[in-house]
Amino acid sequence: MSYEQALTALADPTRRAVFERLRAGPQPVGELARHLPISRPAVSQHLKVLKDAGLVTDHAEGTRRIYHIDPHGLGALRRWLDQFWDTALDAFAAEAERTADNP
Amino acid sequence: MSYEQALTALADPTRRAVFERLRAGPQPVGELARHLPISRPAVSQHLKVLKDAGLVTDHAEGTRRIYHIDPHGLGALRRWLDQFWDTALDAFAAEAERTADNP
DNA sequence: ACTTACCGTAAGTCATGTCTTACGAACAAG
DNA sequence: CTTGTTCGTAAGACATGACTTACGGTAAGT
Repeated sequence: MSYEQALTALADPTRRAVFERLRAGPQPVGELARHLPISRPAVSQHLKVLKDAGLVTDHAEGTRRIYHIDPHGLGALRRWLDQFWDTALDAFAAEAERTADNP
Repeated sequence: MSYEQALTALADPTRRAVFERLRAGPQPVGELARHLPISRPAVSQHLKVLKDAGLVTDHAEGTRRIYHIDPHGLGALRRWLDQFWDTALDAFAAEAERTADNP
């Protein structure tokens, strides 16, 4: 739910691959693991981290659990990034102007 | 320069603290280290990672090096996130509609 | 009821990365 | 030219985390 968790969750390449695979739509765990070079339990562990970070959600469907992207975590990350982006640009513009004053 | 590097760079809490300290404006390494619970070489190593990710830039000023935020890395991260955000919302809306069709 | 499929968790191994201290280089001042 | 800052890099210790195999639990099918 916090942007810190989202950042640490999306840092790992394999976990990012799991996450990006969900862009194609909701998928069960086995389907995800079949197209990845890691074991199925590893996928489950990654999904747990992504879930705790608010990046994915799951619901049961028979014996399988369907995972899909949760906008909450993405939103938190986006808000932080936008806020950072604004202040960074302001500082950048101010610094450019200050440098122009003292050539 | 790539969003992958930006994500892995911003994942570490200490490195994120270094990065966020630069929001206040350009600062030399020693100034950053003075307000952080780690040694000065550690700060240098973090700055190297941030620099390779395109998140900061530096320029010499006498014997010290002034670091400031570089919009490039932030921009790459933002583009990826926005693109992801759009497709995620589309998939979310489509899934909601599909679920509404099959109650 | 029994079997099969699908999944999460626990325990253990192993690699990755973060921190420290020690050292050397570049620049300013005296 | 010597001294004092400021900083980056190298080497090593240490913690964190990612992966595997093994196990138990739940639901569907026969």
